[in-house]
Amino acid sequence: MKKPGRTISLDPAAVCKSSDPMAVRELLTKIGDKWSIFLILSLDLLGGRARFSELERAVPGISQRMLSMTLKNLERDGLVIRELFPEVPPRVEYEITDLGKSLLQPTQGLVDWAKANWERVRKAQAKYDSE
Amino acid sequence: MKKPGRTISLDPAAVCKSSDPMAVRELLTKIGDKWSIFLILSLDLLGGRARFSELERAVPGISQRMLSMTLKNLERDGLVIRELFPEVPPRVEYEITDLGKSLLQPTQGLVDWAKANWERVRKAQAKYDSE
DNA sequence: CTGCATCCGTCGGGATACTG
DNA sequence: CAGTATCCCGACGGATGCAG
Repeated sequence: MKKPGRTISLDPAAVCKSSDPMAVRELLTKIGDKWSIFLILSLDLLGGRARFSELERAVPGISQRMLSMTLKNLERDGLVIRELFPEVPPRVEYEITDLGKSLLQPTQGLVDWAKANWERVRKAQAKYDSE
Repeated sequence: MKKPGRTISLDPAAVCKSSDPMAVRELLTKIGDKWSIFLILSLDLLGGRARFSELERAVPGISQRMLSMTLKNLERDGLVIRELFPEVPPRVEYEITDLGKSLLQPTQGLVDWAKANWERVRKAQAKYDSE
């Protein structure tokens, strides 16, 4: 699994001053994908632990494929833990880790911002589109 | 507008209903794209105001096409203001709005999280990949 | 200088079918 | 139940060229 993709080099003097921008971008790319946030939030709301089918129901519209893929990525990042119970029928439970929980907090900041300002954004869009 | 705040309900259907998830997702999709965050941060670092070519230099690797497109979207969302000076050669300046600045703050939460925890994520990935 | 237009490769992600 | 395997399409985004 080797995927560099590091074709661009950011100028440390400019953007990199405040932080490591690549990490930020990778993070945003990660949680900015279509389902990650919902799964993290859902897991939290479900008590920090849920099985595959529960998550499937908790996030309407998600396909099995994307649920499986996204969970695998979250597991790889250490944000959730996958536990397989060798039963028949099989049961798999996903649990949010402390690292995952810690991400929940800054995420909440964005959620709050969205709730507080989304109306303004919508209005700005409407105004822009009408001109 | 329905907004039950952060209702802790274990009802799976309520998971995605709390805190208007679509707005959250749209926001994340927006700022989670490849360049928006960098432009917002760069604009801030450049004093809240900069011209096209400055931004192009401030964000190495961005193409003119994406710079133009991203700025247009940010303008449409009311996060930046575009000002055209009818000179020869033409000059265009972009200024971050108050709304844009307000977004900067919750974003900083993610930046801080990335700085604080990215190493852990990397290690989790390395461990996962080695298994 | 500041874009827009066009071409084009890559990739996320949906639909569907199949497996242990 | 909990996935994996394929197919497929549209969106993202880079490179280049043209325009005001």
